Amino acid sequence: MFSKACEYGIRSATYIALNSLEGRRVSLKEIAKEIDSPVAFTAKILQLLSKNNIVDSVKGAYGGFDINRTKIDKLMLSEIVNAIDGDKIYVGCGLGLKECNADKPCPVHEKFVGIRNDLRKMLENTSLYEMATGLEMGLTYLKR
Amino acid sequence: MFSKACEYGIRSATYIALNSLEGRRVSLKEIAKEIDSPVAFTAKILQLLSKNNIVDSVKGAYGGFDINRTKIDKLMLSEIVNAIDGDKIYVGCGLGLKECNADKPCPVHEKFVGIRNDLRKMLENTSLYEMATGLEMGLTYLKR
DNA sequence: ACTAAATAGGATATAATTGTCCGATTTAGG
DNA sequence: CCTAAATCGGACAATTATATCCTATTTAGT
Repeated sequence: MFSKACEYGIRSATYIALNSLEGRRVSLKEIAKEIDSPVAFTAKILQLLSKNNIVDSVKGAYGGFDINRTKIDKLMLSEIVNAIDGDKIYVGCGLGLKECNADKPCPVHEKFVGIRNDLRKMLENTSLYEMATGLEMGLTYLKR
Repeated sequence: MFSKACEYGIRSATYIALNSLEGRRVSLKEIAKEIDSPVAFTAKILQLLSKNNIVDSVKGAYGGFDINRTKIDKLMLSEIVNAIDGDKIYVGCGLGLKECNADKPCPVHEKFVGIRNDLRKMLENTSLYEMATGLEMGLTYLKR
């Protein structure tokens, strides 16, 4: 569904959000350990999220990553996915046709529209706050 | 969503089904041309579909690919997807966690279950016959 | 000023996917 | 029997995704 990069990105952002809610800034090392991802690759993804103003990064000693508290409620999964994988999940034909649309639909066009819309809505309506609080309450998990 | 291989596979099978319904066997060359895919790569995919008893292949002059007429109704997209991409679309966690399940769900587990189920049902309920007749009636398209 | 800890970013390595090429084999027809 | 047309299958090539490594820069604390 998503690329590995995107999976790590969502997991990273969720972990950062959880800790930002508790006032803690977290380091790359800690993030990678806690979400069980390759450190250097995760670094690249965090750079990307930082450039897209999804997370804030602080260099130097006691540096790390955090997310502005007021932002956590507003940040939706769709923005993270978009920053990393672009819009290819929602857009484009299920069978890979370049010019597939309602006028000249591929044989599964209509059926895909529904599923893709559900996915899009889900990502657009799920906030990092919701992700993080699920973790906080021990209802959900990020590892393994 | 699907791999390129899988996209070509579905388009190939659909084109073969359409022609089998009309009693014509079609060659690799024709298939690749009509579904707009790389010839040699498509050959590999057709080999795979043949080994999985999804299409029948006939070697030699006047050879090519076809699908048993009685099979066209029963062959579902899910079988093609499964032969090429396996079950990774339905199975496995949206965030890439190995041990994500209802007991220890990731933060989007429940939301993904619904979407994945819809996708699975759609693939399990869409027959090649349905794909092909949409083409036949000019309602849907396979090219571009 | 120095040091340690941290991110930034470029270069490189590895793996998976996508794609090509070519010789072997099969088969219908002349 | 020969030829042309076709699939089969193995080897290879190119591209993209994933992952690593190293150096530069920044920053807090001493």
